[in-house]
Amino acid sequence: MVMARYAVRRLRRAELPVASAALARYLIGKTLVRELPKGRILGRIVETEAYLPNDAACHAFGGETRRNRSLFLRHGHAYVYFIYGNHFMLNVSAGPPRVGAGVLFRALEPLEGVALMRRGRGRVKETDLARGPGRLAAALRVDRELDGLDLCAAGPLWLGEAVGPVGRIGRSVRIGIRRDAHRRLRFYERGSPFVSGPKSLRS
DNA sequence: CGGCTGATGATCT
DNA sequence: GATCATCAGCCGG
Repeated sequence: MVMARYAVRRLRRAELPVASAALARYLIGKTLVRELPKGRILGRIVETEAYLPNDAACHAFGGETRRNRSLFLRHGHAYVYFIYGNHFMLNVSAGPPRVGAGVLFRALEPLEGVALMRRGRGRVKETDLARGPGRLAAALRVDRELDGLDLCAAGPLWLGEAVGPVGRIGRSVRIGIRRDAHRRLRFYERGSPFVSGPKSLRS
């Protein structure tokens, strides 16, 4: 089977909302493109979470450290960290320079390079390939080497325009956090089978 | 489906 | 030593 190759234009930084909640919502339906020696992976963003300045759940809360410094870059840069001894999380920085905020990529709808996304992983349903932030990073082969990368520039990972129509966007509390857990800063495409979380947070 | 649990390591106190 | 923006595997209904 011949996989269609999408002609996707890279998003310019000036197109991205600066504030993290607005950015998180804006990114639903947009695309992430991963360029690897073996080929290209392209996925449609279906779930994000915003982390704000003065948000106790944000890694930047409490100031800049070696780990979180990418969150303080101008909006549009990758922030990658390792957690639970197993998983990388991919974020994009939000806010102006020196303000620590970001958006977590939680789920993708695989559009291109599906075989590449599967490599080195067991039997995984296509709907589960990038469903959840850990699986998303695994599917895109994201690790700390990409931390600090400009996602608005040509390179190994960048943000692309939307492919096809965007469904209705839902909003909910964030998943898996304890601090400031009541804030409704998670955004997702309603009804998509590629969205993570309990069923009650997918409709 | 939902609920539970162990794995596993970087970071910070 | 505790915490952690998770996941796969297992169990019961």
